[in-house]
Amino acid sequence: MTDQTALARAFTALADPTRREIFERVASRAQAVGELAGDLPVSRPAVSQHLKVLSDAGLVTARADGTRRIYELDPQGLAGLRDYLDGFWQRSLHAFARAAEQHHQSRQENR
Amino acid sequence: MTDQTALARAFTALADPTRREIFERVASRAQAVGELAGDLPVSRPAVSQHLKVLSDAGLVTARADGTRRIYELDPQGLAGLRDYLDGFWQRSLHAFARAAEQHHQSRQENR
DNA sequence: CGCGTGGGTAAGTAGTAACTTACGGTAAGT
DNA sequence: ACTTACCGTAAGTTACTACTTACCCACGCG
Repeated sequence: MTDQTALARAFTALADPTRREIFERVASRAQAVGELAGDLPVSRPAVSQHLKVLSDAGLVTARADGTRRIYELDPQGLAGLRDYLDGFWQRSLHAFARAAEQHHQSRQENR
Repeated sequence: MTDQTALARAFTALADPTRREIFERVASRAQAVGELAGDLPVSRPAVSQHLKVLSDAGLVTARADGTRRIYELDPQGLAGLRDYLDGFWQRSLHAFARAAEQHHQSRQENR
């Protein structure tokens, strides 16, 4: 899983500062669009567009509540990113251990 | 504690497909600039610019070898991203456990 | 010393992304 | 049914980014 396009979408989504701010607010508490827009220095349509990007990236999900749409964190996209980074993390540990070993100076850091 | 600007740089760096490709190649094996450019459909200066972005993000480091510059993976930026995502991961686990606990009796108070 | 190899930087350009205002559409209240 | 609240989409503008070519600097070898 975690195909390349999904990863690209997730990284691209979190690259934008405003979008990352929206993501963090949604993660801390499920919120409606207008609620988010009220606390942010951008217009409501802008927030709506950002939420679409986050949704396409699998980082948030939406549920309807009357005329409002409540957005909340989606663990799926998060797991993809985590797994992806973990792969490199392993490699870096190996490379680092190898380099450290060569200097007779063992330094291990884990989790 | 991985400040905000460092995170932004890391996400921005990995958002671009070409740059992520370069990052992955460097992660798999330490390589020189020309070596990377030879296997990629972009010019050498482009690779150089991408490496600068990755370097500023703390994702790769460079060491000199004669006239060549060997780039390799830097665990530092990787750790920052991992820690950041882990924070949300915890939250998502809690939320998910809470949601699963009460099957579909979920009705949250809003506004 | 020249000369070739290897790379970072400058400047310019095309494409894209983030924002705005304007509009349309659905659900609840009177 | 009319109105109000809430939201997504369309269209247009502006800013940024990824790429190119051209240029310049450092190192190593004959």
